[in-house]
This record gives sequence, C-alpha cells and structure tokens, in this order.
Amino acid sequence: MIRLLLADDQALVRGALAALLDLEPDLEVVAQVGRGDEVVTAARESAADVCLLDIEMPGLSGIDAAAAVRRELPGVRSLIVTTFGRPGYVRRALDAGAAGFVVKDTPARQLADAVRRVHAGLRVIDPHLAAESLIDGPSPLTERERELLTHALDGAPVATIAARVHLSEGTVRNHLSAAIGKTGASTRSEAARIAQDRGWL
Amino acid sequence: MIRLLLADDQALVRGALAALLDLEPDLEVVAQVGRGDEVVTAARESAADVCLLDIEMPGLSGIDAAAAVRRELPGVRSLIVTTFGRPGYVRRALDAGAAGFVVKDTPARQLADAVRRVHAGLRVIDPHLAAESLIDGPSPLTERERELLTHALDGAPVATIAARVHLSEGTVRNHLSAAIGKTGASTRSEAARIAQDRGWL
DNA sequence: GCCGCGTGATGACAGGTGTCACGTGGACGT
DNA sequence: ACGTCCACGTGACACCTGTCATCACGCGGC
Repeated sequence: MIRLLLADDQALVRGALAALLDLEPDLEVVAQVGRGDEVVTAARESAADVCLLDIEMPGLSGIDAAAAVRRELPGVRSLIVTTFGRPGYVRRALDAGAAGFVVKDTPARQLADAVRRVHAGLRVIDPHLAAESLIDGPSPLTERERELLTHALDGAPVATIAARVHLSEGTVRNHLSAAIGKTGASTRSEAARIAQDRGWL
Repeated sequence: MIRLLLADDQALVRGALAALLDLEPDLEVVAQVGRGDEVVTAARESAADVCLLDIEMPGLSGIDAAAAVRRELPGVRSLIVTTFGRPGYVRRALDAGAAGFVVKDTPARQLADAVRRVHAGLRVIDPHLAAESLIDGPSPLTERERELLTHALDGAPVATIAARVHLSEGTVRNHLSAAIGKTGASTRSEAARIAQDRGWL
C-alpha cells in the first residue's frame, strides 16, 4: 500500500484527485493540504510515501516544497503535478529533488502509474516537456533581471518598479533592457510574459 | 439518476472529477470532452441532464458552450466550474444561460449538491463572487477597447497592435488611452491585466 | 595579479507612449 | 431633426522608455 499526500490549492481538484487515486487498490490518500508550507508537517504526521505537489500554491511553491521534503524527510518522494508545462519548471523541479514531473492534461489512468514508478525509485518526466526543457536550456537571466521582470509583470511603469526595489530608475531600465535583449522581446511587458511562459520567473 | 457531462481541457482534472462524482449514488458521468466545441454534440448523444463546463477551453469557451447548449438543447442545464473567480465572468455566464457558477476551490463535497440544485431548476452562484460582481458592475469597455486590450495583453508595442487590427496608430492610442482611464491604470499593459482580472476580456 | 561578470549608477539621445483638442461619419433613440 | 455615443483619424505636446557609452565596486576563477 502506497501512502499519498496531495497538495493543491484548489479544493475541488484536490478532492477529485483523492477520489481518483483511492480507486486504485494499492494507493491510499493519507493527507491533503492546500498550502505549500504545510506539506512537510502533514507528510511527517501522516507517514506519507509519495507527495503529489502542484506548483502554484500559497505559502510555498510546489518546487520549494519538494526541496523541503527532500531535506526534512529523505525517504519521501515528490511528484510535481501542475497545470503549466513551463520548460524551466522541469529543471528547477528536478534540481529541487522532485522525482517526477507530470502536467495536468495527461490521461487520468497514467497518474497512478506515475505514482507507482516514483515510489519504486524511478524518475517520471513528461517526455514532451523534457524535450522542450533541453531545447531552451537554463534561464539566461541574472537574479536581478528575474526580480525586476516579476515586478514588470503587471505592467507597472519603471518609476514604480524602481521605488519597489529601492533602485535608481536608470539602473532598472538597464537591467530590463538586458532582459529584453535576452528574451528577444521589444518591451519590458513582453519580456516579462515570455520569461513567465518559459518558467524563468 | 442525474446524467452528467464533464468539459475541461485538463484530462487529469476531468478524470478526477468523474471519479469524485461517480461516487455519489444519484449521479452518473455519461460523457467527457476536452474542447468547448464538442459539448453540444456529446451532450445530445449521451442524453445528459447537466453539463459541468470549465471556462478556459480550446475551441469554444465554457461560457459560449453554455449559450450553445441553451440554444440547441433547451432541457439541459449548464454549471460553470472554473479556476478563475473573475467577477465579470459570472454575469456573462448567467447571460449565456448558465444555471450555476462555482469556482474550483470550493470544497469537493459541495459540488454534488450544486449539481443537484441545478438539476432541480435552482440557480447556484458562489456568494463571494456574486457580491464582487455586483460591486464592479458590468464592463465599462466598448467592444473596440476590449479588443485592443486583448492585443495589449502580451506587451506588444502600439505599432504591432495597430498592424494586427488594421487601424491607425493614433486611433489605437486613443482607444487604449480611454481604456487606461476606465481601468484606473497608468499603462496599457496594466490596463490589460486589470481588465483580464475582472473578466472583461 | 588580472579578467570576466554581476550590480549599481549617470547622462544623453531617438523613438515610443499617453493625453488632449478637434474633426468626420454612422447608428440609435426620442 | 436632434442629441448622444461610438469608431476612426490627425496633429501636437510632454513624458516615458529602450539603448548605449562610461564609470565604479566587489567577487570568484585561472
């Protein structure tokens, strides 16, 4: 019997996944959480074997949660189950110690298999995403560029961004100009969107 | 026995919801589709009573699918089940003939109840969203403003947008300026993001 | 030591952007 | 017929932005 923990911020999806996985005779959902920062304690208390983690969650992202599980509970394996097939996410998830990466539009029956393989010590990675991840390569952005792009995501003017990060307006424009070049965009908003699509933020 | 059709572009979520709802003794999932433009034919062939529709789907949005169901199959009721609680969506969904509107982070056990109420001829609307929808009121944007904002979503420069819609650059700037005023934003990207958040696009 | 690189900053310049005034025309309601 | 609203356009103006050159500092690698 494989003991599972589910982490997803959407209660309906969480409950539905639990119903789906509980149908399998060798799987048992022993814990459900809606926040990333509750994963480790819930996994410890429920003695879970495998954690299914969404990425977009309040408190702590699924990737960071996987890293925390890796650090705090070395025997427990993490499987990322996410909506967005951002190439950059795959690499970051694996670096964080996740054992698998599956997108939410894979057929439902394959999920149980993925769980079993992860539990058996294998790695499960969506093949399509693995290819994209290799093509794109790692993020070319520096830490500052990444940070400034996240602030540019909502379309704020440069002056606002500069105030938020306590930097000179000129410096902000320089960093963003570099980011625009690296993403192949022509405005900072476009650059921010591209970087987000690739999982660089 | 209430016969259900599920429409969601994420196969995993679709399958999981099916597993969850099939647990209820009086509910039966008789069809599953991943595209909005397959809803009507699948509902007709499977003789469904209630359609659960996600909004973001390829082919046709869940809202447009609800309108099509209303038109083609008058006896069938639609329940929108979506990730995003955009206030503007609620009004548009009801105008399109949907009988209910639920967000995906409602507790799983409430979904079956919502289905039963919709089937009984009642209307089910997330109370929190209903309030927000009333506060915001309907979209103040004109059709052109709405269209131009969608093109501004990815941060494209004005010249690109003007070329895409075959308009003068000056006209595009005038419309976007009006949209910026109506949204309370200070750049077109910010205006686009605000409008999207409110379900005005 | 020196080089490369990230970070922070300044100044200058061309071009993009938001705003406003103003004009035209068509659709719609009264 | 008239007013109102929307769409579309032009021109002008101030301001914002993206780019580039140039400087300085700290850090790690060969």
